[in-house]
Amino acid sequence: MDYQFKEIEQKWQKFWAENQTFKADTSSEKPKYYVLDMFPYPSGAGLHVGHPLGYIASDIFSRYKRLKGFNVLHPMGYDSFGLPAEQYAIQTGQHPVITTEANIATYRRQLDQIGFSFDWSKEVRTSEPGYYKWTQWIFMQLFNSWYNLETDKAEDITTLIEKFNAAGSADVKAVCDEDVRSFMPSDWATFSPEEKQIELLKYRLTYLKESTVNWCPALGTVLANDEVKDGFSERGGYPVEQKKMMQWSMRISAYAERLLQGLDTIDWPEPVKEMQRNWIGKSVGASVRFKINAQNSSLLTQDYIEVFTTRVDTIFGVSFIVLAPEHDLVSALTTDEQKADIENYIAQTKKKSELDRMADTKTVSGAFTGSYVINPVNNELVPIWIADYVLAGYGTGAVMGVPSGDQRDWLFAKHFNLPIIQILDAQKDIEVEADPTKEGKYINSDFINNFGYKEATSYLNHWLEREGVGKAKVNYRMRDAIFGRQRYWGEPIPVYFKDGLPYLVKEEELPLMLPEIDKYLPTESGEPPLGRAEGWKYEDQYEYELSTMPGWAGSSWYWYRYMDAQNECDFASKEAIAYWKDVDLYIGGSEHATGHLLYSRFWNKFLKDLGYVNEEEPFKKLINQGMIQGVSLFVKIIAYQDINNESDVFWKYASFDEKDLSDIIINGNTFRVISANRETIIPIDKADVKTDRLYYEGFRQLIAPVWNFLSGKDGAQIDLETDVIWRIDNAGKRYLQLRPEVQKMSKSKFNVVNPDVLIEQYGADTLRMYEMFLGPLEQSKPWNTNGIEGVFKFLRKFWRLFHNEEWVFIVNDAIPTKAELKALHKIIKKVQDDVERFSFNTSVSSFMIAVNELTDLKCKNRQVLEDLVVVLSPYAPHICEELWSLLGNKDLSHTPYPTFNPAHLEEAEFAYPISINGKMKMNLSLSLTLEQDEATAAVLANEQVQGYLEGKAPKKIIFVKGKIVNIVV
RNA sequence: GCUCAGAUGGUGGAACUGGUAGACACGCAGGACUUAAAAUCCUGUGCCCUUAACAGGCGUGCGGGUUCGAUUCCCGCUCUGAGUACCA
Repeated sequence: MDYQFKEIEQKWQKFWAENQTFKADTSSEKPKYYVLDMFPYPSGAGLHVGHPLGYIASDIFSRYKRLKGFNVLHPMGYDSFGLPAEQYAIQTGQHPVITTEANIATYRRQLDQIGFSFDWSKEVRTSEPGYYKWTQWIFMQLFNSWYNLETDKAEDITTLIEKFNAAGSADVKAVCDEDVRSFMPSDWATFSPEEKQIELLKYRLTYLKESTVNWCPALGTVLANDEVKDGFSERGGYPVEQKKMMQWSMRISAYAERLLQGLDTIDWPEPVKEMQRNWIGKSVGASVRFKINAQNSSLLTQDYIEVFTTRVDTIFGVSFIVLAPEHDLVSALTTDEQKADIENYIAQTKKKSELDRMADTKTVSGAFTGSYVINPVNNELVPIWIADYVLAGYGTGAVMGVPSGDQRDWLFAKHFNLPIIQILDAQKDIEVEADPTKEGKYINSDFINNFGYKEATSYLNHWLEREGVGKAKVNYRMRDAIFGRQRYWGEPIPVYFKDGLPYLVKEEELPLMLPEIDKYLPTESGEPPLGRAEGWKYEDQYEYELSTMPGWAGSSWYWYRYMDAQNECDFASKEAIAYWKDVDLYIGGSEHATGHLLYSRFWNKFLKDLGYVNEEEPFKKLINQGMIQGVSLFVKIIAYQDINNESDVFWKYASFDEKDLSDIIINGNTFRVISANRETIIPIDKADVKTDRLYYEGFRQLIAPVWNFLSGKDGAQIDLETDVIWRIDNAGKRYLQLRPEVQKMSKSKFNVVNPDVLIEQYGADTLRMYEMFLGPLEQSKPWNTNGIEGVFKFLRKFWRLFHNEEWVFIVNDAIPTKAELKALHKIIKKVQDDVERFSFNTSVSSFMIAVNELTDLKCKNRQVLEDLVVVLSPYAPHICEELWSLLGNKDLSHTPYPTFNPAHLEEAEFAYPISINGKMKMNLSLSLTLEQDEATAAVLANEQVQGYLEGKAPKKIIFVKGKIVNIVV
């Protein structure tokens, strides 16, 4: 039989499912290996060809590791809480559970037909009570913990209470809120239970905090930052405003240093590590207190302004202090004369949106408060300004302005005519721009004059500390993470409120089930959807927390649940965790670099501190697969204005590359182009991609999406004959020139390619190999099916190796020839080298070479072909299983990978490339036993070589054994 | 602006530690089989010049350098993509 991929693939997929071929045991003689794919959200659109790329790579790796004798855990599941199902529920009233189930079914069907070796007995879904029970349980552990800086780890809250009982707050070194109280043990004893709760909440690793959220009144919901674009909701384009709300937060900042240090211990792509480093944003510097010298100091809550600086050495160059306009001290510092100025400026700042404020970094603005501080190092008076380039949320919301060393400060000083003081002799051209150099010796700097940078910094840090006005300090940019959203489709937070204070439900009451509600919208009073749940009260009287957990909750620990997915007593058994330890290989997209991958590391470290897990880092090796992009075709729409009638604007379609669009004549009238950059997307399946041309007939069919694009203009009517500037091809047919553009594959771009179609046409094995053949795994690349035929032909050729002309299966038991063994062992070695370094594309080429060679050798040798089947099986498992069983064998998935024998690759001779002055001229076959002297003699004795030398004497001869001969003349 | 990644034929890409650049595949051209087409098979295919052929020149984004020898290492630049952005 010819290669019947459809039957073969169905047969073996059924076989694997029925025999639970890929079920991983939690105990084994074999070493463990854990291969994990990033948790997918089962979207309604199903899989497109980009999704399986990483899964195919991880599957090849898993299958390869099984052959290499590892006990492999390779699970799959669904991060099934999420916004799209909820959005659909809002629109249609259908419960998100139903949508989610249906989507998962589609996903599963699509995954199954690609032939993945997942252990489905360990499937998890974050939206199932049996799973989210443990997400809630982890939340409770966080609530019950505090971060002890002395032991540098999280501890149970009871150890904090013990400290409060024994010694009050003085001894406690914790990561906590800024407004914690100082008290003696005797005070603690007199606190009411409520007072104690309030105080403890300031230490807990998850706590309530007033935070600003993106509130969209039209949608009645809170949006994540990435759902907001330019101040409008991405979906629907409704205005979004900032609103303050009490929100749950996670004290991830406690782990900032460990999250940073841990990066050095894991094998991750450098860009991801770099992104996390930037996100954590560690700055080493100093905090300095400047004493306030103000008129109405009675209004002040403190008599100093604290700044954070990374250049404490420049403190003698300070010529002003700038506070963020939102800084608490601003109103108290403002003098009567400056009051109007300051209020005016604050009003102006408030008007500017967050985005304007960030985008407009060029304009210098600010206002003087009228007050001064005293520079502690030289007792000079320094004016206090406010300006919006200082951010309230970073450091202390105050900076010291050193114009000679910092460009922003320099611009500010220039603009407001403040002094620019040179502080290092190496600073150049500080009248033109700031010079941030650390070179040279200090000048104008009193007691650090003539010091160098390092010396000055450490001296000043000590000096400031001794004077009690500052100290060395490390600052992190990373803020605590908001943990909650005002949505329905998420894990309920296991908390109820009594007298306005949060308390945990009892552990045995978990899971706290997501209640049924009538509509998936906020209540009339603006409370989250859970507020609609009838009679949903703790012990029938206390309000539950109404927000649910954010998307990242369920995905921050899921790899542990896979180890022991059915466990009802623990999130995973001690034995399973001890055995599987951590993820050896994690494959996924780089879009999770600072979200999921950071939160997961945080929860992992926390669980380790409490002794529930054993590893400090969850993911030992990470690979980012590149994005498979889609190609969209654009047509340009150009607006023309009638020069004689300025109010009349016409939208016209035009091809690309129209020359000189400044003035053109249509229908006898002169028009001026007023906008030439509106573009619309043409669905790829309807356009003729090959020619990038959209013909008149095709355009007629497409008119609807283009129409929608235009419909912003009232009464726009398109006359296909006159409003479109057609090009004419050689055959006289009208067309528009389209511009192909590479973009993310998405439904809205009409460029999605569904793998089902390809599997139908070529089969899963071809799809698997073709996706790998496209190029390096990490690289992003546009999808095209140009080469898929080649891969399909390869599999047929491979199939034919085992068959005669009449498609009868035929192999022989002869002793393999030297050439056959060479071809075989080349591929045995190549594939193991390639897979170990995740270079899957190169092994596909090598398989083709091997099959070409064996075909040329007319090899029908059982021994050779059997090994070849095993080597190819991780890539094309179905065809290999079929051939393996035709060869009379069983259990291909756990067969040992063939042993590479270098002896088969050894050659007696090598065709040396002979170069003259580094240019390759010819090949000359020489015995590999020859050393430098014999080899050069043989080369020089060759007539052809002498011909190239043209009688000149060689100056030098380079001989690298087995590589090259280079003659220098 | 900053950080990171990248640039090789008509296309996707290969060349792993400095050692024959363009493997493998697509596409294209020619041929075989066929009434014809599809499928399949064979041959050729970096560019340029010349040629009947041999042979020659140029070639890994651009300009330099190190080296017997550079796609690979170093310096400078251009372009593309990704991330990030008043972070003190």
